[in-house]
Amino acid sequence: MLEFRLVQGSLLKKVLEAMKDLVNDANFDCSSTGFSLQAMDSSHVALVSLLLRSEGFEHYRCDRSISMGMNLNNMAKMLRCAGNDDIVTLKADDGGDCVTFMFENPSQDKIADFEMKLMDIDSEHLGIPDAEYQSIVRMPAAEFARICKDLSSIGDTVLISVSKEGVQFSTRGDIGTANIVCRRNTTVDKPEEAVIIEMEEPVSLTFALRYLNSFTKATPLANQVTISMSSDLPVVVEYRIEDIGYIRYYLAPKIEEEDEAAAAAEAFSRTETEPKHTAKAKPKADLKPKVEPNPESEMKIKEDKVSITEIKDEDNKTVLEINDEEKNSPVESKAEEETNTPKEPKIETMELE
Amino acid sequence: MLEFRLVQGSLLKKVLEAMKDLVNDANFDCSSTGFSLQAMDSSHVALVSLLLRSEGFEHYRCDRSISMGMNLNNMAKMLRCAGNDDIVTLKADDGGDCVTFMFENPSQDKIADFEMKLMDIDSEHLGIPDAEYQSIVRMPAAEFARICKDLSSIGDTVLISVSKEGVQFSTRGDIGTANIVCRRNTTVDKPEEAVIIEMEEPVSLTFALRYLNSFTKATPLANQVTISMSSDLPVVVEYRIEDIGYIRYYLAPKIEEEDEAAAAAEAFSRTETEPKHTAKAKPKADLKPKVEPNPESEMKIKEDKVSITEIKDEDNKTVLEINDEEKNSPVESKAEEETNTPKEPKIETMELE
DNA sequence: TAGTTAAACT
DNA sequence: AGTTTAACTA
Repeated sequence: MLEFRLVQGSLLKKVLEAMKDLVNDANFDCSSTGFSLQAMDSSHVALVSLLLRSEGFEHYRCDRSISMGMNLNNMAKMLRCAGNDDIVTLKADDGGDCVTFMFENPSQDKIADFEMKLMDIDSEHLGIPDAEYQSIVRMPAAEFARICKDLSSIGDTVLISVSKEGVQFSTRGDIGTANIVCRRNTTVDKPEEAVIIEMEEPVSLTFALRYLNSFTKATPLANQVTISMSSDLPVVVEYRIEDIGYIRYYLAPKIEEEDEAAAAAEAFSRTETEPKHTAKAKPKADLKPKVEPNPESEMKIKEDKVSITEIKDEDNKTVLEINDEEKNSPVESKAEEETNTPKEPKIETMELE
Repeated sequence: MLEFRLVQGSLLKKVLEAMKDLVNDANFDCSSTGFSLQAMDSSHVALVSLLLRSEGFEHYRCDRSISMGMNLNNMAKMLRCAGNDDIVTLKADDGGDCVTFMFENPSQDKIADFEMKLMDIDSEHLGIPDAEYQSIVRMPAAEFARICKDLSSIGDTVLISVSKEGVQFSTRGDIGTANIVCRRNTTVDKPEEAVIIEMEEPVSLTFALRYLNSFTKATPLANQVTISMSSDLPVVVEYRIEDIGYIRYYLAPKIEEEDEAAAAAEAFSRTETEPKHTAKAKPKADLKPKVEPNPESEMKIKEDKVSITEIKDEDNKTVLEINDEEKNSPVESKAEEETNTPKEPKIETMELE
C-alpha cells in the first residue's frame, strides 16, 4: 500500500510539466524515504533525476518499495485536472496495476479522483555519479530560461564560459552572433536575484540549446538554478524544490567545431589529436575518466563500479559513457521508441547499480 | 562611426514588430538629425515611413550619413532578446558590414551584445509627398485596431466614411454586413480617448483590411492614431511616437465593385465606363489624372513633376501611380523577392525627390 | 521544428 | 491590458 498527500498539489503539476517534454515513460520509485525518478530523454542525450523526500509530504506511507511505470504525458494530463490550490493524494495498491490521483479543492466541496493504468517499463535503474565540478553557477532560474530562449532564436548551441567575474553565454547563427554576460552579483537583500560563481577552474562548454530549453520547463519550481560544469562531465542543471527535493537535468557537452575550437581550447584538456571511432567499437582500455567520483558523495552507488568515458563517435560528437564495470555491453532502454537521428552526444548508458 | 543609445529600448522593439510583417528588407538611413526608414511592403501596395529624431535619444552620434540595409525579421529577432526595461545601444562602424546591438538591463549586471550582418539593399530613396487631406480623423489607436480586426472577420475591405459628426467603418462579406460608427468626441479630461474629426470635405474610401491590420501592429507605440484621407491619395495612418518621431503607413484606396459603387460614387468622381486594361501595358497617353495636386499643398515636391494616376488593371482593381515625369518607366525595387500575386492596387513608384 | 496565433492567467 | 504559455500550422 502506497499513499501520499501533498498539500501543494501545484508542485506535482509543475514537476510533470518539467519532465513530460523530455521523457515519455518512466518508473517512479517509491520507498519509505520518498519518491524518485531517473530517466533518459527519448534520444538518450539527456537525463532527468527527480527526488521528492517523504518529509516534504503532509502524509506519506509506503509499506514496501515499489516501482511504478507511468506515461508522463498521461500523468501530466491528469494532473492538469487538479486546481492549483488543490490537495493531491496519490494511492496505489501493492499488487495493483493502477494508480489513483485524488484532488480536493481548498473548500473541500469538490473531490475528484483519476485512475491511471501503470505500465511495465523495463528500464535499468540509473545511478548518477555525484562528481565535483570545476565551476558552479547559481543564478535566477528565470534569467537562465530567458537567456536560453533568446539565444535559441539566433543559434542552436550555446557556449557557456565561466570566469570568476561571471558567466558568459554565446552563440552564433545564420543571422549573426550573440553574447550575454551575467556578472557575479551577490545581492544580499534579494537572494533570489543573486548570481553566484563557485569556480575552481574556468570552464567553457558548448551545449545544445534545444535540451537546455527543455530543462527550463522546471523554472516555475525554483527561484534559482544551479549549473555545475566540468570539462568532461555532463552539465548538471538543478532546480531545488523547496523543502522536498530537487529536479536535476544532465546533458553531455558538444565537441567544438574547428573554428570554435580555439575558444574552447583552454577549457578542454582533451587532445585534439585523439582518433575518432564509433562509440560502440571503442575499447574499454581507452576510457579516460576525468573526474574521480567524490568519495564524500551521497550516492547510493559504489564509486568503483563507475567509469565515465568520453569518446568521439564517427561524427566527431562526444559520447559519454558511464558504465557499470560488471556490464560492459551497453543496454539500450527498451522504452526507447523514437527514431531521432542521434546527432547529439549520447550518454549511452547510465546503468550504475 | 554611428552610435546611439535609447533608454527606452522597448520602443525600438515595438517599432520593429510594427514593420516586420509588412517589409522584409529595408535601409535604415542614419544622419546627424536622426534615424529614418522608408520602404514599400513586399507586394508594393503599402508604404512604411519611420522617423526617429536624434533629440529623442539619450546619446546620438552619427559622423556621416550612412544607409544600413537590414533584414527586419532578423533585426526583430535580435531586439526580442532585449528586456523591455533594457537600455539599447546600436553601433556601426562607417566601413563595416555589421551592426551591433547592445542591451543593458536596468541593474547593469547583464550585458548582451548581438552582431548582425548588414545587407546591400538597392532601394531607391522614396520621397513621400506631404499633401493636404480632405478629412483627418484622430482616434484611440486601440479602438482603430479593434475595429479593423473585428471587421476583417466579416469582410476583406472596409469603407471608411468621414462626416462632421464622426467616422463610419463598414464592410460586407459572405456571412453578412457590419457597420461601426465612432462619434466625434473631444473628451477633455481623457485626451487619449478623444475622437477628433478635421473635415474639409466628406470622404468615403475603401481599403483592404489585410493591410490596415498590418498597420495596427504599431498600436503599442501610441495612444492615438491619425488617419488622413483624400479621394485620390493613399490614406496615411500615423502613429506618433512620443518625443522622438513617428511611424506612418500609406495605402492606396480600392475601387469599389459594382454593388458597392453607389455608396462610393460621391467620393469618387471616376467614370464607371472607363475601359479595363493591364497596369503595365497601359500606355502613358491613357493615364487620366483625376485630381490636380493642390497648389496650396505643403508638399515639398514640385507639383509639376508629379502625376497621380489611377487606372484599372485586368482584375478591375485600382492602380495608383505617382510618377516623376522625368522617369516614365516605373522601377521595381530590386529588394523585391516575393512572388505575391499583385491583386492589390499598387503604389508603383513613389520616387519623388 | 519553428513560428505564429489564440487563450488564459496575472 | 499586458504578458506568458499552449496549441496549431507550415
